[in-house]
Amino acid sequence: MGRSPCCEKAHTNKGAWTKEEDDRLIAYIKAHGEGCWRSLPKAAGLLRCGKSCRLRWINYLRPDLKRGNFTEEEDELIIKFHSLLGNKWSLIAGRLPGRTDNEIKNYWNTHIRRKLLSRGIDPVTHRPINENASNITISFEAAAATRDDKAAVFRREEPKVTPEPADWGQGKPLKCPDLNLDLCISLPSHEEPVKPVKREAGVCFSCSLGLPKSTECKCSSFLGLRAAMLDFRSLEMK
DNA sequence: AAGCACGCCAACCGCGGCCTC
DNA sequence: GGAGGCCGCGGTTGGCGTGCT
Repeated sequence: MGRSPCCEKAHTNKGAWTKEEDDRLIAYIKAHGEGCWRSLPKAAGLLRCGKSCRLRWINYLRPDLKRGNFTEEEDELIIKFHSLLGNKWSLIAGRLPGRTDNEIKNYWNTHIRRKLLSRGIDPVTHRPINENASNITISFEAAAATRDDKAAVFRREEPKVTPEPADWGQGKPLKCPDLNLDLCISLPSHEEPVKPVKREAGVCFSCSLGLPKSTECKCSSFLGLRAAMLDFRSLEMK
């Protein structure tokens, strides 16, 4: 048996949203909160499918959205997080307050991809184009320090020992307190498939990396650290 | 001024994962 | 345990705006 359609397509509007539809959606969510997207359109008097409502709210109507151009800092953050996480736009968006996954995805495809290509960097692998290294350390220090589009520094190095999480922030200064990550990408240390972190776990990226809590951090504790650490166990931090 | 090409971005689509029964 | 429902994610599409010829 196939999946039932998410909505009755014959009776739903598609395409651009009108001002009236936006107003209805905003008013409904203000009154009742987010959630129950499937039933929301009917309850709000909208001829839209729930997914469409959710997308419209998350990507456009949410009051905490930051509209406008991306800053250089945001550019570099996106590049860093993409090198860590790949096309996990929602995770990347979670680290950029006021930005949505869709916005970042679009921005990546239209701007940053080209920017990296002009630097001679493969936007998929974050390695220099035409280089087939097997174990390359990616340093963003140069890229972050120089805003004049100089290429990020890539170099071959011997594998490094990952510091024990228990050592992080205990006496030793953190190597990456401001997420100025200096990353070494290598093969996972075992063959088990890496399970993604459950979003419901509610552990932010800073906490998952064992970093000091950021101001926007809403994590209630560090209890999720262990599980989240496992998620990034294939990524070693120097 | 008109036609075309290209870039941008909002929105759609299909799939996978989680949850409930 | 598995079937069905819902939510969220990532890839893709299509319309609009802008610049170029």
